[in-house]
Amino acid sequence: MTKRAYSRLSQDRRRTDLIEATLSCVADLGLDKAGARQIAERAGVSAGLIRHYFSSKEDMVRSAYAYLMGQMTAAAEESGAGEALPPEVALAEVIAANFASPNLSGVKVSLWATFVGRVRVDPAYADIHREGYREFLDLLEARIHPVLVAHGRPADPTRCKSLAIALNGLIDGLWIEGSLGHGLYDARRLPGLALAAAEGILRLPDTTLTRHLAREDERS
Amino acid sequence: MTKRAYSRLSQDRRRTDLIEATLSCVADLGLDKAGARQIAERAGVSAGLIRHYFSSKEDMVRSAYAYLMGQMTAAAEESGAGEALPPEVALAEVIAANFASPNLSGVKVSLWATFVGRVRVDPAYADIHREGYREFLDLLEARIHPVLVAHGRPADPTRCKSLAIALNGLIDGLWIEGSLGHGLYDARRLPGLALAAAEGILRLPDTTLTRHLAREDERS
DNA sequence: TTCGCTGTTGTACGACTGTAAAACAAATCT
DNA sequence: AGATTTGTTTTACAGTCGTACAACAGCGAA
Repeated sequence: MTKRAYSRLSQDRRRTDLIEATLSCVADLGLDKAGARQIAERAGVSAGLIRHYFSSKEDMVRSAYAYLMGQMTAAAEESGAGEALPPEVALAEVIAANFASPNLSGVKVSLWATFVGRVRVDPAYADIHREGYREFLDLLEARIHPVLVAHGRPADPTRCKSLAIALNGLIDGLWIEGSLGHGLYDARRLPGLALAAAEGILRLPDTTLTRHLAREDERS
Repeated sequence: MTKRAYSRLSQDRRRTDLIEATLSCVADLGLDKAGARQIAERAGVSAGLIRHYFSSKEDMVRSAYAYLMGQMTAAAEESGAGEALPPEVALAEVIAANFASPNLSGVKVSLWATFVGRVRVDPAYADIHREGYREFLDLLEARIHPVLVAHGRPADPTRCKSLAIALNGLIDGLWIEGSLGHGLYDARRLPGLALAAAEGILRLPDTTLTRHLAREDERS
């Protein structure tokens, strides 16, 4: 039988094509039905090629998880990090970024949850998860500290860490339910809701963070 | 070939045996590797029996998800609902219950995440998830309201609903990371951390909720 | 142009999957 | 006790899975 025509792509391009096809398949079909043939087809490639770029299908899925987490933490770190903004604005932007595109996404939550479901079982997944969590915690802590000092509130490292953990919990939980889109409330309320709750957690005066909401809307 | 000896159990017992074996398998192996034969073996039963109790394996897995969510919301509703407690204590107990046994459990989070990963794809999972979420939201709202009025804070339904959403987010997020046990901090700090954050979110004076922590420790 | 390298395809294989249905055993009824 | 019902096991089947491997095709070097 004559073989199909094809073109050779750069190694990096093929790898990310395969990884993105993997994520797409896992999100749509679940980890179980995301078969090698299905993924290959979505990447416009034949199934055998997978083993030329990854030592196994499991290896590819793990790489896809790491790729996803890298994307998300990178997106979070960019939020409001460009210009030299007032500390309240920088913090508000990081928080609000989780409740707007592209982070507020049913696909992303589905992927995140699917992978988290394997953290307890597979040490490789646990490592990736822990790393992503730690990075976001550090980012939050770094943004919380200057806000606390600017408002004359206690800002020792222990307290900052605790507040970062609490804030991360709030963001994670709201992000999950908001992204799933169950229709119990309007997801557009989430940024304001999250910022108001964050003000309370940090014991800041009302509207310290929420008054920067308009800026968020403008740039969409 | 002569068949294996067996004993007949009540229908309900067999059903829950199969469901719990399903949950156990899904938690340990993931949705993909939790095969019918594996589940049947763990339930002390042969594989063919599954189709005598469920119309398909998918049906059994869905039932297992509903069973899990029912267990968890029931456990949450029982927390501090027995005697007539002061409203602050009742609220604190519901919150703290998520950060102690049996709810703070790596197995439970693994299962929860695995199923949530399918919510976007499978409408049946979405229904189960929405129902569980709505119930917990209602429970939180019911416990928040009397606390707010007792402290003379605005307690209209709209505000209570918003606060319940935020509080639920906080609890969910902290519960997930805490249960996964990544070793980044001591999970025993979580009850106090969550209660302090809840005080802030609800704009209550400090120690309104946290001073009831000792009671939690005593009864374990 | 021809050679050699390797990215890529197609196919074959064994293991495993969920399901159907027949054979049988335990409990219930008469 | 014998007959009947039905919960349970066993076996069989078609399909899919991940993987291995040989054959081929595209591309740069000689």
